[in-house]
Amino acid sequence: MPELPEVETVARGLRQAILGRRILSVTLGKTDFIDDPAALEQHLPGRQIEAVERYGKFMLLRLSAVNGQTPVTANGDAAAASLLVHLGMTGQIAPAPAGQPHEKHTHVCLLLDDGRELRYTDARRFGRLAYLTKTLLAEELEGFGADPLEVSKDEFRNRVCGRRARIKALLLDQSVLRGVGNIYADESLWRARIHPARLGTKLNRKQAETLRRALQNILRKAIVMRGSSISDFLDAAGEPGEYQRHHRAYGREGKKCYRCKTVIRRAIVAGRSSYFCPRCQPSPRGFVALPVPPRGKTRRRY
DNA sequence: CTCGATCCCTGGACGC
DNA sequence: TGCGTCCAGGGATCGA
Repeated sequence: MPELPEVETVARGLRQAILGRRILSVTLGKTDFIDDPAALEQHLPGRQIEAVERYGKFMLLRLSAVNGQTPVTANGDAAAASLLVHLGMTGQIAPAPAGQPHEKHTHVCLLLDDGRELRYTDARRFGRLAYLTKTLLAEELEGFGADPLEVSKDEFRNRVCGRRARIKALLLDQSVLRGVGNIYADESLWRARIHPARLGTKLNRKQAETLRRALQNILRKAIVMRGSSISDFLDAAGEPGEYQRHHRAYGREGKKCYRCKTVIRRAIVAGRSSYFCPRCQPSPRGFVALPVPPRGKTRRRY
């Protein structure tokens, strides 16, 4: 569940920890989540990590051209390139002393020039790693939607209000907005008092703007709190985030709404568990939530 | 265009 | 204690 705030937290941690380091060698474990494992082994050694950026839920490790290999070959082999990192559900990336035992599910180790290794671990391997030249990176990133932290009032409305899809599906759609996932979609809809199953076309201008502001406020706050640690999210320093303590809807089925004390319900919307207050977030006609779970049996999630 | 279903994968919760 | 089952979910893909 690393979403925008969690990925931003990891990116900031990496920036502190590994900027300027040179990659000396690459060790791979399971590689079925890597686009082209051989390309990592062939192209990463010798390059310096010059920047760490976030793009939606992706991290981009900007890599220097290979030392002393100018001019660049025709296919761009030695030119500046990037390592694209997606944490999927359970991905973690963090530096560790090279001698330290590996965590379980460690699949990639990049030996750095200061005696540490940058390690990627991912139990479920829903993440993704790819070595990308400038051209391939540009292709990869086209088609993503607006940055939710930067999107303007008008652009947000244009991207949402013209669509017949459910608002929850639109918030999760990375070609509409890049970086929003299940947690922050539900949290922003609760705050904006909009039901997740409402259709984009049914939102008026005021509601769209309320939702945009709710989303931005929540994302900013969550970044300050270093993200939400549910299940096993840890940042690049191995520390959990704190924003899960501020969740108002997500994971709170059967508990009382912080605003009106009505019991929070759960429904499957856009294929995902969606948590909402049936009073604050009135449902569209004919919408059916899942039955209220028996008392004392609220789903444990942390 | 939008939908749901299915797959990928593992760990943890839960029922018996 | 142990075993089977279900569920979590980002994203790709496919058929309706």
